[in-house]
Amino acid sequence: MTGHRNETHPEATPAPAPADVALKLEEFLPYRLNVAAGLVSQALALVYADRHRFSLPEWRVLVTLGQFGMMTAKAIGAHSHMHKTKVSRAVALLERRKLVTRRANRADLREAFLSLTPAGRDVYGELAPAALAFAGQLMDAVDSADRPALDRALTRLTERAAQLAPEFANTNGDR
Amino acid sequence: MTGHRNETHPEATPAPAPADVALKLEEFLPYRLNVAAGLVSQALALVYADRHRFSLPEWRVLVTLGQFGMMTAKAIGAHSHMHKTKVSRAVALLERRKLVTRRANRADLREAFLSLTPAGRDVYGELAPAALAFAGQLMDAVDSADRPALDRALTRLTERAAQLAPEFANTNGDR
DNA sequence: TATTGTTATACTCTATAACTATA
DNA sequence: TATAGTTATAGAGTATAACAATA
Repeated sequence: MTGHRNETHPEATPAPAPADVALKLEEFLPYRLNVAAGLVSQALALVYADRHRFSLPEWRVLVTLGQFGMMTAKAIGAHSHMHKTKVSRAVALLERRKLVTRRANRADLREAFLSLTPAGRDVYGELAPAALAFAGQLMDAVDSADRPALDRALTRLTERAAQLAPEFANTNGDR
Repeated sequence: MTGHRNETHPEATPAPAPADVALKLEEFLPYRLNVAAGLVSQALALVYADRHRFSLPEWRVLVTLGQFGMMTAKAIGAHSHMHKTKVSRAVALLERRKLVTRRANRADLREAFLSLTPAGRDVYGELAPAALAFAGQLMDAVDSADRPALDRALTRLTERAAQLAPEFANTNGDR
């Protein structure tokens, strides 16, 4: 895929020299996404860093269970883009902290139904509004006219990247 | 965008007991950014995974030097959002591979001017177009009418997240 | 004393595979 | 044989601080 031709820009290039399409890191989309996601994660960590200290996988499990109420580990992984080993370990940690509980599925003993304990729901009820407020603070920085486009763009980029990414027909989600 | 009241579930639902929390992971901006950035990075890795195998810090140093020609490690870190230790190690690896060379600054012997070797420029000249083509493939997935908004939104989000993130008045950039 | 850059250390994550128990 | 989930292992990546050399 070492394409050279510059056919990927349908709209007219404002640049005077069409031949010289320079790679500028600060304009390079993967870099910008990485920096943005990293800073956002770092800032978000403050929301649940003081009282509780959750890893990102734990946070995702907590939120997913808070959202859906009860589901299997596999379903959690599918919904939160996490490999089954990540889910397994995150669930184990949350169980140890009495925030998640499991109930065997008598129809299929390989899996179990996971859900938040009352304590888990308390934590979720405390963190979810804070997380939403945080996302609101972020979104407030974006011009309201640009928000629908951002939403669409993120969806398309994720789809496309998933197509281009390696091993996506695997057992579970990724990384 | 902190959606509040959510009365869309009149029927008895077993799950969310506390305040009607409308936190949906799949709509949560930090999560979406994380997933998008992760998949994009994974896909991008294919661009420089076969021949050369660069870590992300190495890739950033290479691109930054390719873009600016010659600069100090500190300047590289500032431009590519990397801590000095990351830059130091990435540069050391690239030097070992004869892709980067250093020249002492006789006006200040603490620092050195780094630049790509001819071999480094060859690699850059090979990878940069591939990277641009990759970014083009990504961008092609986004409706062209949405691209300027995406650009603005990413800038604003990064700014805001940097404000909200911890310890950003530090010595250097972050992670 | 402050700054550039390097190194050491410990720690967190992660991927991968191997394994279990069920189906 | 296939699937849900767990555990083992090893490797990569990271942050932090301590350090050396120079200013």
